[in-house]
Amino acid sequence: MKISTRGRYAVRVMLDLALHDTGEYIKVKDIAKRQSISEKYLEQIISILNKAGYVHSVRGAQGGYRLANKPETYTVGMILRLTEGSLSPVSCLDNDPVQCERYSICETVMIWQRLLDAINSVIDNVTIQDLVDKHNESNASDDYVI
Amino acid sequence: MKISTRGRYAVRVMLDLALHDTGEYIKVKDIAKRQSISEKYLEQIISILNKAGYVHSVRGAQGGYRLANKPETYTVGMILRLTEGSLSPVSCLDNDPVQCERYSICETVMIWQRLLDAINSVIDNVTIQDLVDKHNESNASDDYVI
DNA sequence: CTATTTTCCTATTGCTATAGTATGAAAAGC
DNA sequence: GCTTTTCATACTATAGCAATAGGAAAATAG
Repeated sequence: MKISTRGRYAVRVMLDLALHDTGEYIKVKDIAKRQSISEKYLEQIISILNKAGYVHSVRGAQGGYRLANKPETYTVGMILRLTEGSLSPVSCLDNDPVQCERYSICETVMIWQRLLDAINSVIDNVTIQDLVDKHNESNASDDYVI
Repeated sequence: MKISTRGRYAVRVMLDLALHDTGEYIKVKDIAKRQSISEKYLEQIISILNKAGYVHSVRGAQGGYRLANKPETYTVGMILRLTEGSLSPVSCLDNDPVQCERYSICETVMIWQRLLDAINSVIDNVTIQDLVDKHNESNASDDYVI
């Protein structure tokens, strides 16, 4: 039941882009350095975000990435579902409607359904902007560091 | 973020034992047949439950397993944590207290902490007896089938 | 026009966990 | 002593994760 690095890194990338949004495009190299993540691996992850239109890219020198939309429009749930796939704890819930013919008599499916609902209600109610705010709270003094 | 078959099967085994509790010991072979699970694989799973004292075993002919305690004393959370290990979505929360020195400034850990709390609050509030009740509701007519 | 920077694309690799299968020993009952 | 059952352990196949690697394509700088 672990979230993979792909999903976690994707959230950190989006947060990093939000925190360093100066209007200019941000290079993978810079994000990788700040986040201590392999540059090449990060390329693959950000490419997923790019294909989904979550970030906007520019190639070539002085190129890079920036958020396609405002930080408050991205929930952690969106990002995790994009990069991790379904967050359902069992695959039988991945199809809508559920295909399994035992569904109506399955005693355990209600647990997994409740679990999925609980998971979604957490991650769909945290946006990248919330993380930015959290960052600014705990690191407010950073602004004054020379 | 999937729960493995080991954890899911363990829950089904406990439910199966609860549903077929006639006072006699129940063979792995019978559970395996009813649940459509490989006998040998089930042996390994039930062995975990046995070592933890969740079930009681008797060897030899006419041997088998039964629940060590009443169905209402087993939560799904107990069973999943036993068989799956920690259900924390990130490993940094597996240590108590958290070891990571970035903990206090980590913007994302609050998401994972909330997620873990949400997961726990679901699975710790469903007992095997709840699943028995659910079964009896949806299959009440079974009692009258010849 | 060329060199550099950066994204973009895809192949490969090492590792680990899962989901079993297989073999047989030990205990208990008939 | 034979059969039934749990108990213990070794093995295997597959898949996904977490990268690493190599280079093509696009854009800019000079």
